Amino acid sequence: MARMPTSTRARLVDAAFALFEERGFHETTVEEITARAGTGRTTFFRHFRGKEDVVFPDHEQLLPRVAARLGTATGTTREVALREAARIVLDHYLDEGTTARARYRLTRTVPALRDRESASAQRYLRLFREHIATWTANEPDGELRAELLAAAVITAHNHVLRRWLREETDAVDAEFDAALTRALATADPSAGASATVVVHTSSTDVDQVLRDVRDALTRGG
Amino acid sequence: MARMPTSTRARLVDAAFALFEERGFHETTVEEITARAGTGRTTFFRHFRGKEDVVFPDHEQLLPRVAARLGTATGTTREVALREAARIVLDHYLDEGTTARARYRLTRTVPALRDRESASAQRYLRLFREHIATWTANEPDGELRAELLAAAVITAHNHVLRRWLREETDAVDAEFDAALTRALATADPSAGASATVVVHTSSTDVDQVLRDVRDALTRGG
DNA sequence: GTACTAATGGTACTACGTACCGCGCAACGT
DNA sequence: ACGTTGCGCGGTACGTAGTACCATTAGTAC
Repeated sequence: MARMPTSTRARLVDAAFALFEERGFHETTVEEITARAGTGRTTFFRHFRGKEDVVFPDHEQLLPRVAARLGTATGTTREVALREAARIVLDHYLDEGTTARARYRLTRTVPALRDRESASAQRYLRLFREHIATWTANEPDGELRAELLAAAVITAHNHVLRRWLREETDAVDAEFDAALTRALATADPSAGASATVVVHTSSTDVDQVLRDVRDALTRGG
Repeated sequence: MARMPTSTRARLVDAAFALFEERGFHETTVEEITARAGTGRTTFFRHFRGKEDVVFPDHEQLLPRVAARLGTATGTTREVALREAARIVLDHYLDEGTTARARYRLTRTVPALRDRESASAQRYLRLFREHIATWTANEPDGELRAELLAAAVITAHNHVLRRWLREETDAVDAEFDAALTRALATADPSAGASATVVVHTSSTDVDQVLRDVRDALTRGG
């Protein structure tokens, strides 16, 4: 090894990932990690709260950035805010590159790490939900609609992210835009009108649509 | 088996909940739980895989029941299957009654338990997603649409469940139906129909709705 | 009585995570 | 040059979760 241009923290991360892939997560002890990194055991717990945290290093720094972006949304720019806030998270993974894919392999393998990732994803969901809920506070069913929209955005993000992690796509930008468009279109019925109509058809036969509408309305009430 | 007014397992659960609420989760040791339950420490780990599992006792039995209900869905009955599958989970919590609310209080307080609940919720999400994905396999963007629909169903379920847990409602049945309707309507563009209409209004002024529809359609097309 | 099974209790062990103490070292001010 | 302060690191000891293994008891069949 070189004469360590890398920081202690980086050496611990590298050692941990290497050992986790070689021997497995549970089969690797913290002492083995620190031995390979050339540090003491105490140092490990100074840099990471626990053995699992070494796999998810910096999500705590990401949440406030996402919150900040969501906080700047004003009336007409909310959809853009949702897109860009989700983009912050996606870009973070893209920047990590190899590390993100290594983490993905681990989380697919180790149940404890999978649960951990679910928990952190839930924090993003909660963050989005709370912001959106402030926008929909005075609408009917505002809470539920906020939760549905937040879930749709997070789901679309995760969908594209997973495809990138599995190397199933290279057109990340296009797929992200398309997925977010679908999520926003389906889950955000732009309230305010006395009626919100979502038309899922490629036909332009307005009369047929109106007949369907009248049938649906008169049948229901 | 000693003669018992309550089973060993039930005594352990009761002791654990009591101590967790008295002293907190992390401040309670397994030894204290077993002491109050009048058993040995080993017995605890025979009944529960870990200290956290005593709070979530029987989710493992619920998943296959939900899977079975989803498996019986056939073409036209898919929406009903989704509703009833989610209902299985909701009914399970309702049957637990006080226990479910006690668990909710704990999960709101203890981060470790909150994460644990997020992880088990993710398993339900995954289960729904995989079943729905088999239905939408040959549709464009089938994967993404399956994920969005699954997320919407789970979100609607969780919304009503949380409201019941917080004792914010007594009309669980009505709210569940309404929430699921909204989730299915927004996230499932039931392909094939010439138009799907979602009306978000309490007014019964059909003519006004139709004017809105015509305006929206002629403006867009 | 003997043999088998199931549930329990006890003991010992590994490893995570924490508390606490001490060391080395660089950056100061005087 | 000399202390002082702060920071990062290493070491030791400890509590506790979770596992492995063995001993014990009670019920059951023969």
